Amino acid sequence: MQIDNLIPYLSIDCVIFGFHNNELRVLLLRMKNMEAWALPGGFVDFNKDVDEAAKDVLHARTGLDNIFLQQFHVFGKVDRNEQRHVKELVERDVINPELKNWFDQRFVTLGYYALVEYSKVKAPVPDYISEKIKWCPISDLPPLIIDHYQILQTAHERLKRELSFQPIGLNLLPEEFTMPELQSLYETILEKKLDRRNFRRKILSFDILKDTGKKRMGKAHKAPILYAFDPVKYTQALRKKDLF
Amino acid sequence: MQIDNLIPYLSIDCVIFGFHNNELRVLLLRMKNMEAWALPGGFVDFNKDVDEAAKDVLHARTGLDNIFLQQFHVFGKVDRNEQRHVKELVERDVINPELKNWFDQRFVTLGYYALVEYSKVKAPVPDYISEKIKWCPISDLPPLIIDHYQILQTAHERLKRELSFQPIGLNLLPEEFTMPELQSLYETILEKKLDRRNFRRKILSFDILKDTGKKRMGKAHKAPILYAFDPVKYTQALRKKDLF
DNA sequence: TCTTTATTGCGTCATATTGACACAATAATA
DNA sequence: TATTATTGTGTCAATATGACGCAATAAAGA
Repeated sequence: MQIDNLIPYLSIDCVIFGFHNNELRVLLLRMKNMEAWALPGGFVDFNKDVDEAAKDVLHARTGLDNIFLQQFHVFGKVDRNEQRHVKELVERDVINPELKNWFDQRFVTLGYYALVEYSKVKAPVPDYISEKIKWCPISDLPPLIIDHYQILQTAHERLKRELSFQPIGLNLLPEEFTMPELQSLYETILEKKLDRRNFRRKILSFDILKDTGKKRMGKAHKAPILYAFDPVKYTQALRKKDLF
Repeated sequence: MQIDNLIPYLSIDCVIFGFHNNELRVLLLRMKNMEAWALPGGFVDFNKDVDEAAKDVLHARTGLDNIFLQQFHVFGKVDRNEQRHVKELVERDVINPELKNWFDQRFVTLGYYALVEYSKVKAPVPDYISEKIKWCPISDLPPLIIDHYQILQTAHERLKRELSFQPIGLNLLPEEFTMPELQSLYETILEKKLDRRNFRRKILSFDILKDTGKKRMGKAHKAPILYAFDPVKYTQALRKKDLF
């Protein structure tokens, strides 16, 4: 790891959301030789915009480009670092002692969240500091380092809120999907059940879906229609449901 | 100015909103010996949480504490600094040449916005770099340095959006106010006219106002009721107007 | 082949919310 | 005392929402 060109005291953490088996999941890294997990993160090169740096983190772990990625909060408490973590990392030979000073710094971290299509991420890639990487359901998270649990929760809150302004799904679902699948995504993010028929009515009223003419066959019941997002209308559809 | 204890490459800019004469205004500083204006800003001490640092900036300029203050965006483009500005500042004796290096840095700036009660800010205080400070209507802004105009616009967008989730007004209006005054605040922020009677109905339905029993006298027409916010209900009132 | 099963697509109805107004009440002023 | 300007209150139609019923249908079982 080359640290010469990095802005010190500043880091990036990405909450990468995916949707699989009716569960909202996030990509987590397991630290080498340790029990704790962490959000994929990185640093900002002096010659890179911070948003670019965040894209790089996302790309490095998922191989994906052109993904919905948004900053959502800055975590900047003085004591958010845990020195004992760094000490352990050095002791366990995870990081080079020369890097101890770098990791011992106070970091102000920029929180980004991304929505990615689970199936498009072939094999999530670990980095020098982590031994493996995994999609974890947000309903069943392992222990996370320092304040990463809080970062994750804040990202989820933000995602919920974003549903009121923007359609969600284009980056989380495969190209074609059924109405029940879309509903399941919404229910998972919002953590509540929705009425099947009312959901359909509302989503269709947004006019962002197109009927592909196909159906998903294979189950012992009426085959649901396969829809796809209309990319133009989808991006235009800022939900204008104002309070005033 | 003491820079030894500041986190380098990181700055804070505050968009401080006030409301006066039916106009939404922001506090701007004029740079010494220059035409350009700037948002009040500052840096983060190594021993301070970033949110604390933002509070300090707000306090230094307005004398106010316990004010609605929220981070809203990070501006981190590589080229957002303008070196020529710094050069000019040095040439015009505004900043000490020793500080040139400090100001020549690339800065990633954390955007905060604050809502303050105009009348409570006695005399906005300039700093070492600025000669005067002024409340400017957002509809009539002077030229601003670097990307401060964009920062300001982004803050305004965010404030509009926030209206959908939170009641606004507690920090922007005086203790007692009339319904038309509150409506005017909303209209100003949202930049659109609202129906007088429908606005009243909706605001009252939130149940965050209490009738003070008094009226605002002095005008040649029916005297409007003076209301005050019920602080408990106000803070509880997260608007639960969900889309789903 | 005919029924059963599970789940989808479509529709209805009562209720709540919103948008667009009318009109009477009233504090200062002429 | 009448006029003026603006406020408080109410109405009504249009729209949106929440809670359902029911027929349609793909696969599995009899």
